[in-house]
Amino acid sequence: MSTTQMLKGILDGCLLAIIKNKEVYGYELADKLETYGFHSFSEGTIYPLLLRMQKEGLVTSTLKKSTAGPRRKYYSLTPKGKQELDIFIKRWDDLQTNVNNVLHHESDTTTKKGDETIEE
Amino acid sequence: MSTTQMLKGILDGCLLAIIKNKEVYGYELADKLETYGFHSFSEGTIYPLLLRMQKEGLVTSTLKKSTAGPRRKYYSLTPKGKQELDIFIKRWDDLQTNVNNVLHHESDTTTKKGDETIEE
DNA sequence: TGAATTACATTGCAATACAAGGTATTGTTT
DNA sequence: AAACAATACCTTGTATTGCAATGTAATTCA
Repeated sequence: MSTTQMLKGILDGCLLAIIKNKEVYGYELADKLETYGFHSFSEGTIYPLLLRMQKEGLVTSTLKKSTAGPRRKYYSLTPKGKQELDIFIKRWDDLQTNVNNVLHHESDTTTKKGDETIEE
Repeated sequence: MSTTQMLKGILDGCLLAIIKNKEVYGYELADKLETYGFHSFSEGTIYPLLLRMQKEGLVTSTLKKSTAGPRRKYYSLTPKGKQELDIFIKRWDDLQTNVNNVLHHESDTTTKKGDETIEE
């Protein structure tokens, strides 16, 4: 059980959400995520993820010069990316609800789990 | 991006929470999780997870006879398991906070790097 | 020139959800 | 009894993905 495992499949949704808000480049995202409370992410996490999402048509990228350092690859959301973000948000909300249900164990225990349940 | 990916590292915490509440056996957990809103889980997910957690000393198991079918392996939490559950809950709360921060981007959009970008 | 910083990319590893397939025990039906 | 269904547990192999390690390149400054 580790924090990194809990991020699986969640990080891409977060990136989509940030990109939707404003065009950003990869290197910037590490800082960005930190301001949101995450520990800063490895570039080995972020770049492959961005490439994957671009391959899937969720984001597009354009290179722009920087005043200091090499060119930056700015990402923006495609319509498909926006759609995926909506799906992600829905799934995240469901997950949150369910996990919180378990953790606060609503404790109604109305599970009908008879030993001698003989069904058809 | 799929629901199963979002569960990684979260499911064990959920199992710990359920087990803490009441002694349960593996086969029962699939149903249990469904009442909490999850889709029912494969046994290929649950059993390896329980064995792993036992190996790590988070749970103990005792076999008990059933009125119908083979013996059931009932699990209960060890002190270490309770401790792990607390850690999980803390981590889950942090994750929730951070992800929700991103999704509702209750953010300031202050670019701290303050550098201009020159279009190419 | 060389070092530092910025920025992007790739490779290989580890963790884990899950489908598919297997085994064993008890009760019911033929 | 034999056959079958339901219950209950377990194992193997695969796909996904976060991340450390490593490499490359562009720009600035000493």
